[in-house]
This record gives sequence, structure tokens and C-alpha cells, in this order.
Amino acid sequence: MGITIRDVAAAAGVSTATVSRALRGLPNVDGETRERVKKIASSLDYVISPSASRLASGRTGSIAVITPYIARWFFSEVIAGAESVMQQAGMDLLLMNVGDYQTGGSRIPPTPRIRRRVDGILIVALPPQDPDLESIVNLGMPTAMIGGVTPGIDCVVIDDVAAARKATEYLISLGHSRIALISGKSGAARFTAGSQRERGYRAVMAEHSLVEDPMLEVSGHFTIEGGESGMDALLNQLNPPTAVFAMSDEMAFGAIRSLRTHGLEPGRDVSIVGIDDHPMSSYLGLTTIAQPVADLGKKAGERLLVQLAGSDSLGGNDRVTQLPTELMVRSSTGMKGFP
Amino acid sequence: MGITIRDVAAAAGVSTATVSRALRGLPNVDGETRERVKKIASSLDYVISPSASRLASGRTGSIAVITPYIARWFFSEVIAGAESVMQQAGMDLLLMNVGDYQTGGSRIPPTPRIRRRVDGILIVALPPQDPDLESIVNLGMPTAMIGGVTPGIDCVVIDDVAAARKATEYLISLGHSRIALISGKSGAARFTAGSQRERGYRAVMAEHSLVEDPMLEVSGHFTIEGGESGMDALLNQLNPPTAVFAMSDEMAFGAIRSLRTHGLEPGRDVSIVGIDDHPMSSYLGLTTIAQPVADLGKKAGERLLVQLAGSDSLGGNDRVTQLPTELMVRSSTGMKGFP
DNA sequence: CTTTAGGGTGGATACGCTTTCACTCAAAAG
DNA sequence: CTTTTGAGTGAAAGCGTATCCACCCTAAAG
Repeated sequence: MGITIRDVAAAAGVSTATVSRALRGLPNVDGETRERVKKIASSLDYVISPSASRLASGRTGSIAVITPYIARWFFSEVIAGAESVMQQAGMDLLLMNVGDYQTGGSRIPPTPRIRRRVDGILIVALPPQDPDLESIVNLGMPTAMIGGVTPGIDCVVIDDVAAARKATEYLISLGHSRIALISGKSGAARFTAGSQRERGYRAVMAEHSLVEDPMLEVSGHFTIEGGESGMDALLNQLNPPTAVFAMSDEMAFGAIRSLRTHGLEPGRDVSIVGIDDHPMSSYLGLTTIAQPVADLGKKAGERLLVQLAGSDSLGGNDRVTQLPTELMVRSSTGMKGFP
Repeated sequence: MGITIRDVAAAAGVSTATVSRALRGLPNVDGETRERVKKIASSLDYVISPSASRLASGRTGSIAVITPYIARWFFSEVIAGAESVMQQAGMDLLLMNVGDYQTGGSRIPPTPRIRRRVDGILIVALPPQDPDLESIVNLGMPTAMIGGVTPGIDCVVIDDVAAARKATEYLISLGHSRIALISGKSGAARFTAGSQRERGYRAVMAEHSLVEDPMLEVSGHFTIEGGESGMDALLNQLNPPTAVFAMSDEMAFGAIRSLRTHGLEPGRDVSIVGIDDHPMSSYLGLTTIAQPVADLGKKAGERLLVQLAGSDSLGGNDRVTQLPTELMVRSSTGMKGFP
């Protein structure tokens, strides 16, 4: 069952070699021959058998997406972006969920298995300490990475330092000086973004000679609940902050809830800035630094395609692509002591 | 490059046929032989070449996930559920985003192409009118479907009628009688869930002899903005509702915002119930009918695996699996005229 | 007119596995 | 003791394509 290249060749009166070349757009095929073959192939509903093609050519025509989460907003958005690019290039996307390595989720397939299955790898936001990261990179396959920087491989990121700077500077421009930080995890499981954003915040604070009160830094674990309890802790201090920079929108959401619980109004009593531009942010009026999440996926996909095409002209160093961020001013921020 | 089954066979002193059988757990292999082969294979870092295996066996070891969206909450959650099941079964997940057929997004690959690429198909919430649905079903391949019912194929759904009934009945139990409905799309692009939920709402209203005021039904297009403008329209009436059943949480979010804009407090002035239990719902205090989204994906995946295993014992009719829903009471609902 | 170049084509083989079929041999059945 | 059985195994034939290489023939170069 299923018609093969031989059927097409016979119907067109040519060899299978010519059919193969004609259908794949290779050179050295007469224009008229090519057209005839194409016409016959489509009239026969012929499609190349991927399995056979892969075996013969050694190319799998698919790439692996290795990610700790599939359903979380950031990740699904990145995956969707990558998928759109890959689909257009005729590549298949293989989802490989590795789970959170801290919680001992499912791990990546053994590397020899990966090597056989795909032509390239897209790594989405594995923290640099992830034990699998090194073994994947060591595969030496075409690889692109999102949300982290590893020397020698294509990395697509936002400028996390600059994003944090924008957020902090905006708060300062509003007259705030006691600006708290709700950071992510403090332990070993830190995403690259976390430490970078922390740096940006610290740098701006220092430049403006603002005290770096350790009491003003809490950990929010990148979750709503974490942001909420972090904000709670901040508000229960003797000298609470008048502004807060949360390293992610979801933590900012939690902070907003905490504020309201304490009878405070974001933007009036306390200003809050997040990072992400999560779909719910505009709904909640959260001022935030927007990052082009889907574009991260697209760009990484494109870089990967370049590598696969072999026309990779980049040196070993400038393999980092930075995508722009943008301050979205909404109602969660306001002049200090405005009312 | 890459070691083959022949290397393993040679090292183990057996034929490639035996290696193949031993590694795949087929019967008719001596226990000791099997162990030896396995040990040697793993010591050689040998993994079966999927391409070769697929070509020889005719099985692709992968299944297609056909869906109009990847990044939206419901869809990414379903995909994640399906992925976890498939990964465990050693199957690859091929993402095929068909886009919203109304907006003329990218369509599915031509069906002969699909047939060659995958062993089975998972359809996620294509509306029953989708022109591709029929052609996919007609492929006659193992197929499972989520969020819709098509005769003869495995379908995994929630009881949308019952969910809507629960929501409406709960509002009635709180003393409400002017209960509005914020529905999805009204045109042709209706998901099955939409019309079912509408039926549930109507049935309960009728059973309680409550007027079915056409003014109390608005369309919210399953978006936040749609829910907001729908609620706006409801509130601008002479005799606005005291309660609202929104067919999805996101529309309920919009409705809540509309309420606040009008100076009203959800749960006190107007009660709102949604469907989904979206992650933001608990944050916003939205009373809702929770549906087990990830489980929809898992269950559909399992059904598909059963079909692929050939041990499918179901008849042609009772192919519908219904998953339970649960009322989550939060602060967006309250007794009528309570304060 | 002869030589050369190269576009266009087909034959044949490799890709790495699965699976059928035939075969062996020891144990159970007669 | 002979026959039957079946578990265990190997040889070999595909599976459907890509690609190397040889080949032909026309057109440009000499």
C-alpha cells in the first residue's frame, strides 16, 4: 500500500534518480522533465516516504525542542514561535519535555538516541547548571538555545541586564528611591535571566547612589504565590518600599494581590514593574518590560536552520542574538507620593 | 559514523535478527541471550536507528497533534498532557499547527503526507465544521479527538452540558433569577463545547421556569475583550442581570473588569461563574467549573495508544470518554441581594 | 572538423533495520 | 525408541529513497 518513487518514475518514463532530483529541486534536471515529473507525482498523490528518505540521506528532517515545561506561558509561546518557523521550512518539531531537573522530572533521552532522531536541537531555558546541558552541547550537533548563553552555540536572549535597568530607572524617574526587588530563586536552580536581571537592578541602584538595603530584596520563585508572600514580607517591615521591581510578571501579580490585601493600591501607594508582558498584565494594569517571547522561538529556529543549511558564517564568539524589550507603562506605577 | 545492529550482533556472537528481537522485547529469545545482547548494546552506546526501523517496519513511532493553537492555555495544557503519555510510550509527538481555519491560517499538510509521517492522529478541539476534520477522519488512521464528538472515533470531552448546568444551578441556588449568558462565537465557527454549554444553561433556566430573556444572552468570542464588552452591554440595559454565566474563564475575566469599571463588585453586586479553572481564576477569585485539561490530553493519548496496540475492543458507538468537572466556589459569587 | 565541457540521465548500491521462513535441537508425547 | 512439538536462532529478502558514478549527447571552444 502506498505508491513509491518507482511508480512515478515508470509513469514518467524516467529513472528513480531523476524523479528524486526533480522533486527535490536539485539542479541538473531538464526544466520540462521536472515539470512532467511533478505533475505526474501530484496526480498520483505521491509523497516522499520520510522514513526512506531519512535512512538514505542521513537527515531526519526534524529538530528536538528540549524544555523543562510545555504548558507554561513563556515556554508554550516560545514553542509556538519555533514551530511556525520550522513548519515553514518543512521540518518536524519533536517535543522533549525534560521536566524540572530540580524536582527530578523525566530526563532527556540518552544522547545517542537524540543524535539518531534529529538534525538539530533547540534548548529552551535550561538553567546553566542543568546537568544535561553539557552533554547536549557536547553532542556537537547544530544547536540553538533560548534564554541563556553558552559559549560556542547560538543563543537567543533578551538583554536581561538592560531590561532590569529600564524597569529600575523608570521607577527612579518617578521619584522612588526605596525600590525593592522580588527576585527568582536564590539557590542553585537559577535561570540565567535571574542573575542578569539582578545585576541590572543593582547597577542602577548603585549609579543613583541608592542604598542597597538587603531588607529590600526578597525571593519570589517566579510564581504568583512567591510574589505575594515576598510582597507581604516587604510590607511588614518598618520602612516598606514605595516601589517594587519584580523579575517576572507573575511575581508582580502576586505582589499586586498582596498590596490589595493590605489595603494598598498599586500605582498609587506602591509602584510595581514586572518583566514579560504576560497576557494578563494589560488586564491587571501592570507596568512591565515586554519581551518578544514568540520571537525568541522564531529567531532561534531561524538560527538553527542556518546551521543546518551549512551556511553558518558566524565566528565562535558573537553567537548571541539579543532581542529588544520595551517598557509598557500602565497603571501599576505612579509618581512617588502623588496623591 | 554510528554503530549499527551488525556491530552489536558481531560482538554478541548472534545474528542481527536476534539482536533486533532481544532489544525490542519480542518473544522467542533465550533469557540469557537477551541479557547479553542488551548489555553489549548498552556498552556500545547502541540505539536503534529510527529511520531504518521505520522504513523496515512501516511504523513511524510518532503521532501528529493537530491543533489550531499551540500557546493558548487550554491547548498547551492538553499538549503537555498528551506529551507525557506519549513520551512514556516511547512515541514522538509531531506538532502540527493548523491555525484558526476562519482566519485562513496555515492548513494541515496534505493527507497523504500525514499518512506517511505518523501512526496516529490527535485532534485537539477542531470545530466540527472545520473542513479538514472530515478528510483527517477519512484517512482511517488511529485517531483520537479532544473537545468534540465525531461518530466512530475516540473522543475525550467533559460533559459540557452538565458543566453549564452546574454553573447555572449554582447561581440559582444563590437566589438569582436574572442570569445572563456570555457565550462564545455565534456564527459558524463554534466549538462543540460552545453549543453544549448553551444547551445546559437553557435547560436549567427552563426547568426553573426562568424567563429566557434574549437580552440576557451576549457573545464573548472566548476572549477577555469579548467578555468585557459583553458585560458592558448587559450592564447598560434597563434591567441588568444579577448573575452571569460566562462560558469560559477568560470571558469571565473580561466581565469582572467590566463590573469594576462600572463600580460594581463581583460576588456582591453581580455574581459570575466561568468554566475552565484557568490558573488566573483562583488569583481573581473567580468561581468556576474546573475541567481537567491536562487529563484530556493524557486520556486521549492513552486511547490512541490502545488503538495503536490493536487491542481496541470498543464498539463503534461508545467511543466517548467523559471526564469529570468540579464547581470551584470563590468570591465572584454570592447570595442575591446579600449585603 | 575535432576536441572539450558539462548539462542531463540512468544503473546500481548503500542506508540500517524488520520480518519471513527454514532450520536445529532438546523435551514432551506416543 | 520414534514422532511431535515448539522454543531459539540465522540467512536473506525486502522497506523506499539518495547518491555516486558512468554515460550520452549537444554546444561551445579550439
